[in-house]
Amino acid sequence: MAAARVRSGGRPTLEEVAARAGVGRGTASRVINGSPRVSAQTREAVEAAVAELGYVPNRAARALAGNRTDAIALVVPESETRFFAEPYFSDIVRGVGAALADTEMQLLLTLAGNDRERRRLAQYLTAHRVDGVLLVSVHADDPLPDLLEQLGMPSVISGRRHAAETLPSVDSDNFEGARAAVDHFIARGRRSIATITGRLDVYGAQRRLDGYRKAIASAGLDPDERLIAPADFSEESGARAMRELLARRPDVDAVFAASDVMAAGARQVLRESGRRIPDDVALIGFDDSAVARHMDPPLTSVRQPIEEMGRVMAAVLLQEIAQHHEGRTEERPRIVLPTELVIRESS
Amino acid sequence: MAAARVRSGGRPTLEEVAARAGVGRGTASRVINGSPRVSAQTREAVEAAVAELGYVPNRAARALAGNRTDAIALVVPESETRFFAEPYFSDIVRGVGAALADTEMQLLLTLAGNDRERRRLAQYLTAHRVDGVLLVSVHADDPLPDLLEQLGMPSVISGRRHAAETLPSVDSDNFEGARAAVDHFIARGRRSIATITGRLDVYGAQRRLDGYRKAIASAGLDPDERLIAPADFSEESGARAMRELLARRPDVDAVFAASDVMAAGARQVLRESGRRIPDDVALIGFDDSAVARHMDPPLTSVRQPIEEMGRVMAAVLLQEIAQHHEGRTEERPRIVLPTELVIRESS
DNA sequence: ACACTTCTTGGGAGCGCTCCCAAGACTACG
DNA sequence: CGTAGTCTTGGGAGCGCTCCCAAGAAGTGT
Repeated sequence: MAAARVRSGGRPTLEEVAARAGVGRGTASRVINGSPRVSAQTREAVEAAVAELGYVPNRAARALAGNRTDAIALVVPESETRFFAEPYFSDIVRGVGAALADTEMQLLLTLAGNDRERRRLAQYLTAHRVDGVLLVSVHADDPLPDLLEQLGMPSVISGRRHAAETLPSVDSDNFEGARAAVDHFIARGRRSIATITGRLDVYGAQRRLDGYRKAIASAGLDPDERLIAPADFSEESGARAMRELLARRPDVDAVFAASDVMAAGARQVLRESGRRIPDDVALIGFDDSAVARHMDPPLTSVRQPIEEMGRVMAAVLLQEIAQHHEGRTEERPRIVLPTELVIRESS
Repeated sequence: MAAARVRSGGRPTLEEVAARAGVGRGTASRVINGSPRVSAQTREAVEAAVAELGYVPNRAARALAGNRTDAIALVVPESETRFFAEPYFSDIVRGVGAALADTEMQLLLTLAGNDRERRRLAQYLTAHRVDGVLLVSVHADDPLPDLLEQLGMPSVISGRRHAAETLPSVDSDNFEGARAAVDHFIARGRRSIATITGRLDVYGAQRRLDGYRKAIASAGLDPDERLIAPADFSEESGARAMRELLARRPDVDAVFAASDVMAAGARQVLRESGRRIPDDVALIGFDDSAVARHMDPPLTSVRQPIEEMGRVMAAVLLQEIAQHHEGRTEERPRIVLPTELVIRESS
């Protein structure tokens, strides 16, 4: 009979469940939404009906009536190929997925290209499309975060745009990660320690440079600016930076690159210059990506807990959404997760 | 005034747009949905009103009234870490995203764990949640594809479950890819050509083995079964397989691994055994992943057009959905995209 | 036994849109 | 100039659910 109904066209509605359980629509709704104001007996009857009919609430109707969507968006800048190249993306998604697993919340994936597109996106996201937004890999002058904030859309950002980030954020400890890398060099007796930075308009890259400087200063080493070579996260830029470094300070005996990919570029140049790793020059990267594990020699690297970042971002967002519904506005969580130096043979 | 309305709580509704344009709700709807049965003049008026009010249709209402969702789901087995390790996932997503970019279609990401969960998932997906489903990395005995098929949910599968796949599918040419790799060995004078296979319950892995066999046979080489070592796509299994190969046929002078990661494992073992690559043993992988590019020496590998697979999958799905709405059922597209041998220094 | 609370419960109203019917405006043709 | 289309157009009905009010049931205190 239940089968007959399913077959006969539509899926069962709340009304049908209620009829089957011999209660009113309102009561059935209460049971399904876990309201406490229902007698145990009634609850059982409704639950039985739900099971028999294989009832699943219609999301659209819920969204329309309840003015919410039970969906959040993960906004990813598709332009950032660098972002996709790393397992970063998959790990974030896995973390977010895990946090959402036993929720009714759906995950919407949005690839936003240029800034114009992102501006339009804000419109769409707020047009009752999602309850909240996860922003990933945002650059300093991205218009989207501010737009979302103005529009009152609960959002969480991975990393930060700058030191005074206003949105709730989840970041890894870039500063301490970099510092740990350089401290490791120092502990092993390296003295001419260089760094290859990422794009410094990315806050995380700046923090890595800060960590490098701090470690150098703390150790009382000579903070030579010629040991700092700017790059842009790409392999090629890493190679170029390494060449500059070698030209300016041929005595360099350690290099901290702000990404594994740049470290790979540097390694190439070091090898071409006849230097051995780690004997002549020690090398450390950042990200602990597949590239690090498979490099020759395997690359020491600073690991970020990406999957956990995803999980925490989702958790924070769910909380923001709940507060938003209740009209409250608490403090903006600004979470920093620890990094870890994974020591391999390059250092 | 428009601003006042927006500020005053809700976003503008169709009704408001209609009022502003001085037309009826039905007419406004027609304009917004691009119906041709509207006079040019009216169309303009409505479009102006839409622009002025910044109107964006309410998805939930649309879905409820129109009995569709304008959303598709990308179902990913989260268990398959192997899947996530590769850039595979990101590339598929990028391709799907590109195909959906100028559509109203939303992309839902669903991480489905075990089979029980996937069974439940079928329920949810069909409960008016999405218009179609993209299945990625499906193993032979996954219950989900059949469930979706029974429930009449438009679906597209990446790869195939077996030769007689019934769902619309988009696959890369594993057979020809493998064959090209082995032909390349043969052209360079290799004679004792081994292969390390993936899990043979994965159709693609089987096809790669078939391609290997075919190439060996076509060249009139001796098809020695001892040159075939089964593995499971993991690096460790690749290393193990390589050891077996070396033990059985120490004269092996070429190895085709069915994945880059397994090739990495094999490389390790070859190096430990004192063999040089490619001088003593040539090596080819599959996937053309970051691992291949950064291996030492850089690994020759068979490239699959992953991003394009994503794009094509989405396109096929959109078509299936359209047919579904019109009640038609055409042929099930079964698309195979070409692979490409990317020659580097390992062969 | 009576007046009050407190629990449960049913069901109307309404969320914003699409579908579709019927009516009005026009055009064409005999 | 009338009649039969053909275009446009307005707006009722209804999608399935949540919210909320009012009413009935049950329990409390005196």
